[in-house]
Amino acid sequence: MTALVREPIETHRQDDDPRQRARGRPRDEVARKRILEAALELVEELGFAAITTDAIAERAGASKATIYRWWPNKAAVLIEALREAVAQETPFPDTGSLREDVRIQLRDFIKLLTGRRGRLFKALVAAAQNDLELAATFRAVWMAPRRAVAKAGLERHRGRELKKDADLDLIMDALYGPLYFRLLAGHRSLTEKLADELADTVLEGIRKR
Amino acid sequence: MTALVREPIETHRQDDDPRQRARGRPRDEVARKRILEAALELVEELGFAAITTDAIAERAGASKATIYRWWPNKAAVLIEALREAVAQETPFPDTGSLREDVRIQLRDFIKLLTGRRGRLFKALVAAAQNDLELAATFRAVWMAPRRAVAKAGLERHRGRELKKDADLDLIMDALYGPLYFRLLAGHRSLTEKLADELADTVLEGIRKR
DNA sequence: ATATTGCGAGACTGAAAAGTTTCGAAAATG
DNA sequence: CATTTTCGAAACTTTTCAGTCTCGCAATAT
Repeated sequence: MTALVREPIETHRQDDDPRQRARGRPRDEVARKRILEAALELVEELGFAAITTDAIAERAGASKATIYRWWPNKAAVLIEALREAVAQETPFPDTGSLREDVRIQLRDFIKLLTGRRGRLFKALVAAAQNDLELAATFRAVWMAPRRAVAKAGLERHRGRELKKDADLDLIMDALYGPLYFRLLAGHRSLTEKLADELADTVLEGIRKR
Repeated sequence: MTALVREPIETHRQDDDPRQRARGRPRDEVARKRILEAALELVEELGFAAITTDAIAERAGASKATIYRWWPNKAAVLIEALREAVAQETPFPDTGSLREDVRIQLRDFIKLLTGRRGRLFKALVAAAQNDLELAATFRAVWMAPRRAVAKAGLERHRGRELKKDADLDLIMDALYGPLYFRLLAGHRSLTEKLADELADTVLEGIRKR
């Protein structure tokens, strides 16, 4: 399961250079999309570990040979599928009010986690515990950009509603950590009420006085 | 991996009834301990998924036949190992001060997570995402009793340092969630400083005013 | 002593799944 | 049309591992 991701086989690249096209039949982009989509669906349904390349191929209506023609191994397919799936994020709101910004953001995030994507994240975080490469990808593709956006969103309020010396990393962990916690441990459900109360509790502790 | 845990085969029970002992050679309790210990070590080293019964047997200096003599399948061994490993908890302190109680508790917990046991928890939470039985065991054996103790510890302060209508489940998630989050996502490290700042932030939001 | 049960060692079976190869058809270029 | 490359289908190889079985020896009861 753990494996190096070799860069896509150079010999057959043929994307964005129409004047010098390769000889034979070109790569089927529709099939590529179908394979990634199938992989994604299967992760959401079964988790990372339970997926087989046969299942991906069957659902995509593709051949295993096609999969291994373009990806070096199964993990590479899943990682690319993840990368594309996670591309569209929920932006951090900007209402002018810190409390409102955070409430909206937490509610949106809960909506994400309780939907189709929630299963993806569970599967992903789980698999990342046994796969260093996957863990790195998860942090790079999901955590880092998302936290950067949230950090900038909070930064706007520093010195105003927020203490001047507030530790934004701590705050983000205090806000998002409990949501991931409930998602993964499953001891309580993720509700909008949680979002609001959590926002109020944490913000009360760090507001400017 | 997923399987019912049949109750230990009744026919060969022979624990606490010395006057009516079974006929043949008695079960080797030392071997039992070695098997559970080996399973635990392997979980901590490799994670739940990567373990083989052969590896457990080899490390324990036992025979696979012995393992399957007493446990119906691999998962049952791991679950029993977990159950015994988790038996000794860190009690919730009682210093009289809410702030101190929480600080100490969080520091202890971080110490637990950054030690040998941290790996066990990572592996466990990960595996639980794909195994309903394991998830249930984790909640029953670890989460539930631990949360009950913490809840009682907090309850002592209700109406005094704590708001009368404080939602203790929310508070516990706000306190522990960020720690599990960092453990599993690995974006930041678990430090004592985190424990203290987190305690202060959350408690400030819920203290009696 | 004899019967019974547990033990470790290791061979064995069967299933699952990763990755490879073969095949004939399809889609492109020259 | 000839050549090249991809495609889906499916057979195939190989590895890994769960779980079973057999053997000869050890430990206990009667």
